[in-house]
Amino acid sequence: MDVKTVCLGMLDDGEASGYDLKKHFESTFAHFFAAGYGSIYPALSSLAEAGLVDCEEIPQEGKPDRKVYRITDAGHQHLLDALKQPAPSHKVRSEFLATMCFAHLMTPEQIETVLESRVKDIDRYMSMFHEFETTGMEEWPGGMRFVCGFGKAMTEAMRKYIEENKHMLTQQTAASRSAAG
Amino acid sequence: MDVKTVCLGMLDDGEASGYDLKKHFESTFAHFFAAGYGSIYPALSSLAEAGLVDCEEIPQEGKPDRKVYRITDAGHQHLLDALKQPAPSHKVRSEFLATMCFAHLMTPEQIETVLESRVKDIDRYMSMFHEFETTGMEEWPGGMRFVCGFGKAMTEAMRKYIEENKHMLTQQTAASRSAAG
DNA sequence: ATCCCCATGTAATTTGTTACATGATTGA
DNA sequence: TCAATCATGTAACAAATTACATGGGGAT
Repeated sequence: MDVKTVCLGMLDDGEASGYDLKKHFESTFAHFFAAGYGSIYPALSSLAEAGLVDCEEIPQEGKPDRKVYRITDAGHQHLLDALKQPAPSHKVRSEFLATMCFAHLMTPEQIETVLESRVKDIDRYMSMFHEFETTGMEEWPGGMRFVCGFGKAMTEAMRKYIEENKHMLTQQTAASRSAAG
Repeated sequence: MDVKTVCLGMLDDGEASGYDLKKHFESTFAHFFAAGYGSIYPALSSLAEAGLVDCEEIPQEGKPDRKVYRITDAGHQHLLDALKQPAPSHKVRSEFLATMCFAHLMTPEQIETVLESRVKDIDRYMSMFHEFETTGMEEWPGGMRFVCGFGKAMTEAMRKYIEENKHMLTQQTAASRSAAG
């Protein structure tokens, strides 16, 4: 499932512009599927070319025309087919963890800085999830609630693990070695 | 931190061939940093060209020469610099979660299949982590232990969340709607 | 017999990221 | 006055995946 298919899925829920879709990618999808304009606009063009969505251009003054996309029957069918994929992937790519693998080459200050930035990120996600919960998440389809709950659970587990285990990182660091040597 | 830098970090721990590094990517790094030969071999060539690693070719019969790479002083310094990055990323890209967002368009059987494949994946990771713990993880540097513990904690949290919340997915699915309609 | 391990690499393709390019309206 | 929101898109670049290409040795 690539950006194109996710856009198609979002459009199945109702018409939207590329700009609108970007906002979904920044809020409800942010914790597991990133996409910028550089992916979204080409995806929509390609979807339109394939006849999976229709595009209505709405003239506006002082702004580029707003292009509203609507899913077609063929698009809906295509989406249903895409959802038949029996083993969709779930991948983590973490420069953070890669860095922590080499904590013994870092100073305690460097490690602390990295940890702080991670926790800041975690807190941003937590407040995002909190906002979802307090703004009518109850009415979302079960799948979306599952996915957001998933993100929240993972994020909480991450914060808890870091709090409880960061002490492992500052044993035998670059600084502690030079202090000892 | 890209594949090149991670390779450099692995080599800081001791000399190795591309084939050896691949095994690290498949075991200890598997849960957060994927890399195949198509990334590793070009990374090593580029590292050697930049003088960050040395390469010794060991002739072998019936096999391609084994190329053993060793980090240089310049390479070690480069690694130390790379580790100064204060806010390394941690990204999730999940076709699994993207699929689950649209669970209301799927049959309960389809959902069940997807969930099963995810749990199978989780169990593979869990047995991997278990193997680490029973084969001398105690002597690893603190950073590596932190990272593996992190992976284990996340994986456990994921399994727990799925078990406790999958019921959310099968409410109002494609099949339950047609049964009702 | 058959499969896995060892061992290297290239080339084509696919994908996504980042920077560029433009500019009016609205609220603080 | 300044920042954010709205609104689109392209082009260059970076990166990773996949398939291709080769082939002996050892275990079951």
